[in-house]
Amino acid sequence: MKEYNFKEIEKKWQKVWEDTNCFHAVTGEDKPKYYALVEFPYPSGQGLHVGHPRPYTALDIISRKRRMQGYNVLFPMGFDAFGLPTENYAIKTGIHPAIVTKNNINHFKEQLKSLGYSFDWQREIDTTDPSYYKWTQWIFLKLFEKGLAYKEEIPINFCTSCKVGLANEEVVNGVCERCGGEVVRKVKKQWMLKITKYAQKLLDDLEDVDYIQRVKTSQQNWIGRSEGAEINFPIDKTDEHLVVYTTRPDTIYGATYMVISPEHPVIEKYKDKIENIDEVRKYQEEASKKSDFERTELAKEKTGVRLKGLDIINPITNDKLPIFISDYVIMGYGTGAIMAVPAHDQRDYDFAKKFDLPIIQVVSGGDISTEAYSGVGKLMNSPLIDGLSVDDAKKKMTDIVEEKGIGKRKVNFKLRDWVFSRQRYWGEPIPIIHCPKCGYVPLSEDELPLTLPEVDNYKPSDDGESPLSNMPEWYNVKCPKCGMDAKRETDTMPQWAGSSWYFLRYTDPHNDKELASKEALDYWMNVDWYNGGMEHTTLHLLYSRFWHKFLYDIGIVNTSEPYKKRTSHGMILGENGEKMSKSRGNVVNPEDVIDTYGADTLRMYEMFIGDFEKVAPWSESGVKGCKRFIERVSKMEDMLTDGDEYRKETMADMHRLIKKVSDDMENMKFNTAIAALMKMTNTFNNIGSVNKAEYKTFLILLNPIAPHITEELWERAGFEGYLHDTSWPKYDKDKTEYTMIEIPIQINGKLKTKISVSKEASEDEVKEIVRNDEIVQNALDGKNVVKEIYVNGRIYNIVVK
RNA sequence: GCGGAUGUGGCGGAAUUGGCAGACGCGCUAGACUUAGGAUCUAGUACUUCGGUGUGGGGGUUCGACUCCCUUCAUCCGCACCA
Repeated sequence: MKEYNFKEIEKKWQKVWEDTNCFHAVTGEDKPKYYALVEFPYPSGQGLHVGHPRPYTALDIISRKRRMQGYNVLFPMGFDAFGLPTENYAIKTGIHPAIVTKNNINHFKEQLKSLGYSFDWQREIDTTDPSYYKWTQWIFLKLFEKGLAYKEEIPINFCTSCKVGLANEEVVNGVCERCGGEVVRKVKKQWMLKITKYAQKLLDDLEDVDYIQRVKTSQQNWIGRSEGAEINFPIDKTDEHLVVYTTRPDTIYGATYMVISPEHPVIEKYKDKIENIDEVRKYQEEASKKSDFERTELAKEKTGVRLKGLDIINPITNDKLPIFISDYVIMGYGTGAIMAVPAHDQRDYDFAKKFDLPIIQVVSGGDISTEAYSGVGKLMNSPLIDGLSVDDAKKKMTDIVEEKGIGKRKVNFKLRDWVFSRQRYWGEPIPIIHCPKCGYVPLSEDELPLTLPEVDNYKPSDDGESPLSNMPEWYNVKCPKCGMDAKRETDTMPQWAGSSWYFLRYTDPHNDKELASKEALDYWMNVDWYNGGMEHTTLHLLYSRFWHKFLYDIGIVNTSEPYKKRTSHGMILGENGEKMSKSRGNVVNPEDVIDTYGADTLRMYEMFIGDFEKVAPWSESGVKGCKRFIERVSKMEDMLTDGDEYRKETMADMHRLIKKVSDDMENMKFNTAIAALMKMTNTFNNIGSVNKAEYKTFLILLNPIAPHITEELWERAGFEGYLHDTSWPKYDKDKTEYTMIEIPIQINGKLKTKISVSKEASEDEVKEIVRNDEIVQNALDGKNVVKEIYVNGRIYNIVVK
């Protein structure tokens, strides 16, 4: 046996794979295709995180297995390189983001290659490359053309001291993450994408895809479809009304006041009638400083102001009700106005208690002297619908409202349109020109890509505009339509843009005529298996499904859903069980692990660490355990004997092992697949030998997990060809069974003993053996047998009294 | 507040989906080899008063429950108070 020199072995095989180009996927090959996809990384300055290899290794295992199963496999990798950290680094150091990106990508690539992944590097993409973002811009133009991109006034977070627009992530406890300065919300006209137009489709089509349940559930909740009614409430002493949206029209008799959001336009309209307008203005100003999330966090204590002098009429009861503004109602959902039913909504209840407003119970049940009751029951105190169930009352009241012409049925979605503008440099420029006469004029396709100009300074302008707005020589252009002086859009796209269609580009990454050829798209799409983090299940997944559906509608792709199957992995935590971070000092660098233990060990450990879908803390000694196992495997060659078939004593175990490892890999139970392989090694060691047939199968099964050492051992054993060219072993179901089986014997469900019988033994034979068993006889002594249950080959339970 | 999860030895985790709880690995203990061991090998390792008891707690269904039902507690993650 040779010493396990992983450095030499891993370098050697990585070179072989690169030189033979064996993982390159050829479009159109006459084999079944398989498209495996992992989320491409953001190439940060810190290099690869120990969390990256978890999903990458998992799908590398699937890809390697599929190739051995005879598939033409596409397993690509690229870089999602636009984004905040690179830009902030550029602001700090003055180094161009493109240079930083290039260096980071090179570092990442080197690290990824040292892990021995079977990526097709000829298909590498980089979202910041103009030849890539040309097509991101092209898709935007199509969206604009079809009316799905529009401009609207939306508040942004603005740091008053850095004078920079901030992402939600950069606002910590209401202040700027970097300088601690005050953050206000500043209203700005921004590009929006009409994802809401696809809300119903995005929801419905979840039926047809194979996503793990919790991913589907979060998408459904995020889209948040609800059925209810819009009801008009007349404003007292005017000809106008306010529209409220409610999912509980049945509770309208319990409405005792109305709440509108502080931004509601009605306030401005009737400012002369509102007696306490100064107080209202003050509340509006305070609310405007808070983000929606802060409003949530600070919502423990309800706040609000009554609009004095302005009242509302309940259109069913004709009661006059007060109007309040409160920040627990937001403009972005429904109509920004609610009818408050304190008896049956906890938020309204809290508010009513604080402002001493009446609480009228209209649905029976609960105890409204202590809290709101939102359960079902019979309607009460509601003349038109008394005695009905909640469901029936909802229908009836909606019908009444529609008949009276004071409202209508309405389906609402939580999903909001996608804010697509960023006041930043390091993103795709939005290819639109603002002409004072013609409005928003799109660039023509042949002017794409619209590339980012060189700027002196990556800092936004003092009023929070993009750095591009400091460059008149770039933004001053003539209108393509009328030739008048016009300006380019200076906002750029969000990081989400490039990642919303990248899986399409992999199919044909060097095409300069189309985003990808029809041939390539037809051959490779859909993605057969897409794995990514839970943190992307709402935004990225929804955005990319939306773009894909749009591209389907305009005939670019021929599938309405991009991903056939979506799975998710758990995060890797630090050794102390906390999230890995520099400030906690618990970061593990994959480069160090590879250097000390080798890539095969790192790959195996990350698969062995625990349930793939759950979070798992890092453990250095766990890594060592995997290294020991690989060393034991590399010693197996010392006990290698001849033999073209499995031996009698290993037959069932071998067939079981093939089944176990194959099934477990498909079900992402990599940890138990590895455990089974470890157990098999222990069996060989106990026997003291392994024959060639067994060794071959064992190496193939282990290969996707630890590709380097297995290729090496395959070669050393003198087996033919490369291991990655062999085919995946098959098992024979009949041969997975042992001839003798053990049956546990229980008395009253408690295990007493076990008996060993032939697998063909009949129930009577088993019964005979059980009755003659000494332990059983002793345990039954003086007791009354009530019942005996025998589950064939599984268990024997005797019930006694 | 809303939404999604998770609770099993000293630790990471298994359990054919209602049928032997603790596979596999780590750690620990003892022994072997060794100049040495933080290398390797072998054996043991849930608790126990040796009757039993054990899957966060309490109740239930069942011949049988980590698994199903009710209830309760704790922890983690996400968020746009979603009416």
